[in-house]
Amino acid sequence: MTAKPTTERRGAPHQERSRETVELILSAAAELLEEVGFEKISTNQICKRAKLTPPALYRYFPNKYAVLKELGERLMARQNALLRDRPSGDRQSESFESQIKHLLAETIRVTRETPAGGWIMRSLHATPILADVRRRSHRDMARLLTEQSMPIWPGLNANQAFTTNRMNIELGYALVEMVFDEPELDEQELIRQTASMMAHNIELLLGQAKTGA
Amino acid sequence: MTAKPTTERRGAPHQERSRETVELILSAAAELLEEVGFEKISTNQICKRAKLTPPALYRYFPNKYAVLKELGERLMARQNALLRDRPSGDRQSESFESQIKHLLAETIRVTRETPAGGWIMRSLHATPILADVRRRSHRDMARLLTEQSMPIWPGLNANQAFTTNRMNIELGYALVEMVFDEPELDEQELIRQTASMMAHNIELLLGQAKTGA
DNA sequence: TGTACATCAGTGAACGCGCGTTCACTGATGTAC
DNA sequence: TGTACATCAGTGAACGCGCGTTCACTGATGTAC
Repeated sequence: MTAKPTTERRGAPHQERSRETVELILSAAAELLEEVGFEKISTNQICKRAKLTPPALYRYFPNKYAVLKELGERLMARQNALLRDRPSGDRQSESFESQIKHLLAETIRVTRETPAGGWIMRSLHATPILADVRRRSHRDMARLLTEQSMPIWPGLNANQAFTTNRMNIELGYALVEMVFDEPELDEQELIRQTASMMAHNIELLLGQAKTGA
Repeated sequence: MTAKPTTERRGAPHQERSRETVELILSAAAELLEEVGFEKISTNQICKRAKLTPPALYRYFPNKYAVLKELGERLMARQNALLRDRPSGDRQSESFESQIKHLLAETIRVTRETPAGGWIMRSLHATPILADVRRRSHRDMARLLTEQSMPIWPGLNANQAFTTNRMNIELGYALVEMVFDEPELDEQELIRQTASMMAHNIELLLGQAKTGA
């Protein structure tokens, strides 16, 4: 209603053409992010790369950060989909640890396949708007995991479970960033360690549930 | 020798006065970082806040990022000092986990006491120069820990130990950032979980050492 | 202890540049009858 | 199927602004004799 400053995407695209333009802008932004990094990217450059003029960008995005926000939200949506759509029967028999290992590897793969994935991950710390995208996403996922596990493990304290899940998610993202920042480290070994720590943290929580701590 | 673009601090301060000026610049930068965040900070603003003119800043710092780099290096130096100067006799008797818990709490305290500590932590992801400061620091600390433990635990594989220590350090920093970003979470509980996971990871490593894996 | 000189520390004022953003518009697509 | 009109998508050109940085300088401090 009011014209508050926002980073929401602008008016609904009515024609197919305009949806293509939005994609053009986003891929140009990703390319540039990869090339010049977060602090040097500019709307003028994005438009040039997308072979558009600046007002075209401002038709769909209210400002520069809205573009980066959309990139961030798309990456996190793809990552979160892995968590949300875990195979329920398929891997049910496996241990926690091996399920987690699989999930971490998939998350890294998806991030790698996403143009500028590593840079988007880094950017999500840098500015309050983007940090907020990250925070909300992590919170939502922790909540989802908690809701999923409450009926399965009776006696579980919802608050404790949330904190454990939130911690594990943060650890997972720290792993993904580290894999991008330190390519010379042994990726498989890092995944193994992370999965083992996360599983350990969950066992800790379930132990508390049993003893009713 | 050559005049490569660099972020090294400039020429030695010969007079007491100039050392004070450097400190003035750094505290003004920290204040601004706290107020406007990483992406909006500027040299002109820093100078205004420090009640100096821009050329005074450029006498001591070759460019804008050198100022932020110095802030980053000082914070990490203070954090790393905690690791480096661990009491050797004092807490020797305690479990790994409780030693780590203590160290994590101290690291958070030091970061909190440092002006703009939270923002400095976030900024250390955002730009290649700063990411590099972070990476080097983490690597050095992982190396130090590895060197410290090699003589104590015979049969330890130096490579595996390094990777474990590197992972633990990353986890520790993720915790510190999370404490700043999510103040409504239970800090003590997060510290407990992190310490438990790190201890678990070390036990894993020591287990491998014994079986000679 | 005083003075002449060298070095150091900081100023005043401005530079060119690219930034984010907008105005007034033209051409393309869709809709009604 | 054709035409008149409304809406949508994107252009051309420019705006004011604050950025990072530098030039030529003045005043303050230290040094030699």
